[in-house]
Amino acid sequence: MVSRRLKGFRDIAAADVLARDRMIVAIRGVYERYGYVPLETPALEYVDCLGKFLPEADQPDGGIFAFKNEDDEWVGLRYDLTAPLSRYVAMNPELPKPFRRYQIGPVWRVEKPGPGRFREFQQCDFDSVGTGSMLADAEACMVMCDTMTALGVSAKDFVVRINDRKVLNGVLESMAGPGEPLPPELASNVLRSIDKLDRVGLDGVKALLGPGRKDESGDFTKGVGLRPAQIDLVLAYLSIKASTRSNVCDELERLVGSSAIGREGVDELRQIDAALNAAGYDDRRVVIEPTVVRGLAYYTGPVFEGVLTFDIVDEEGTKRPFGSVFGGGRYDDLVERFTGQKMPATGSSLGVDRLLAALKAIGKVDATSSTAWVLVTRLDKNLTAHYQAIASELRGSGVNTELYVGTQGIGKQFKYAGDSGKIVAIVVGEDEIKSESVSIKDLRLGVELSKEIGADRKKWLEQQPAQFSAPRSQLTEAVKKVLLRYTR
RNA sequence: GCCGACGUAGCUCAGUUGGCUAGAGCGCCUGCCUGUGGAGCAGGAUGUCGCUGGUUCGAGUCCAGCCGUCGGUACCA
Repeated sequence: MVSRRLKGFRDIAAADVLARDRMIVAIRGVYERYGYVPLETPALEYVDCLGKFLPEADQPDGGIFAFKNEDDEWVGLRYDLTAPLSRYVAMNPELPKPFRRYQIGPVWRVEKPGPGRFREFQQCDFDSVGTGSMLADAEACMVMCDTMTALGVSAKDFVVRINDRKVLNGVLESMAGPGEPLPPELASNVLRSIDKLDRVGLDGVKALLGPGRKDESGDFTKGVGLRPAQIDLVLAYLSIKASTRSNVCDELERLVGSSAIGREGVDELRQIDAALNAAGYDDRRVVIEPTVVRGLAYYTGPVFEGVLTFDIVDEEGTKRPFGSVFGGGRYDDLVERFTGQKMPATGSSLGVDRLLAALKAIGKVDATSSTAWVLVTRLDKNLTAHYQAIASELRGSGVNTELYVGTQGIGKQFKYAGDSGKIVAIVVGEDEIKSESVSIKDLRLGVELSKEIGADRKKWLEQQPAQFSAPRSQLTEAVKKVLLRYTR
């Protein structure tokens, strides 16, 4: 058998699992602070409940992992947590509305994997179903801000950017002109081009909207083929820069002109602005950003994304922006697909894996891979009963403790303790038994001091500066004192 | 999905125009040191040269296909 692993899937070692778990605890804490309740749904769904199905081909859309079950029905791994939520709400009409749930779990997508992009990854979603109030959308922005704060990201490193699909539609409408509606296919191509702004720049978008664009590798992307006047309108829209949310709304209002849908969108943004102001989330933390489009599928109103604003330096030394970790918006038609009844909903999703990668890049996560802080060594294997007693005592007082169950000598045991991330090693031999004491070694202090060992190892061994003796009766107190040096 | 680059010890990489038993640094392991990891010294193992086939007297080196990684592009619910 050859050991191999599916492309885009990964093994996640202790340090990352532990770091991610700590993050999730913080994230749940924020979601629950706002009153969202947890929900779990299956990994597998009928493919038609996932939203994507190619009826003419009688098989699922590429992009989802799918197979036929024993009854010859197409089932697939969920690719997000929103479609299952819609299905759940449709199946449980008695739920009190608004229904506000959060869900944390893996999703699967057949996509080209890249750095920080996988085919299996964790999402942390929170949504409000059953209200069309902009209060819910404004709250989503607040939750995003609070979550990042709880994860130790300072306000200057994170910003929520919002926009409204109705505004975009308004622009498209006024672009088409009276009696000449924009074909839906064309409209979605325009949105797709706008979505590429941060990658290709304003000139790139201009080219994409017109004849097409050739990138540096010589690849040519076919353009949308708009008329120059139409392109200018889109560019004017994208170029809106304003100091405050309300100023942006004024600009947008001017641009959408007489479009009813556009005006409605601006009004929604104004309501969100008002709610945010009342709750104390100012113009620096949540900005209205006309260039935000987001996954073109089912969003019907406000869309938002949470963006890390710092650059990370990759291994080549190249700076690159980290980009969006939170994404969401309003999807008023999704539940209706199941029930036929109007059921407005809005919410947002956090990509924990991406965020973890970002926090690692700025050194905001400690990379410990151990769960025990103390190793009880076995100097004299005949004294194992004593060692077990010591380990039990420490565990009983809440100190995570590992008893060395290997077979090697004391030197190797210290190396193991250090390599496996322990903070303290306990040594007891005949001497300690006689004097009713324990020897406690601060492994990290040892590492520090060892930088100055020099050539005189003999002296080092005699002095053992990182080690001290404590009465056996004060074992726990002494150990805890050392642990406190490293605040965990 | 499409285009391109790359693929040699665990890691970072050398490896001449095809030519003897494939190298360095770091890391790892062992000993000096059977009550002490981190210093020093001495030693040791690193490996299907991505895989498969082809050209050749001979392939890490040349050719083809495949796999993988990276970059660009498309898609991204």
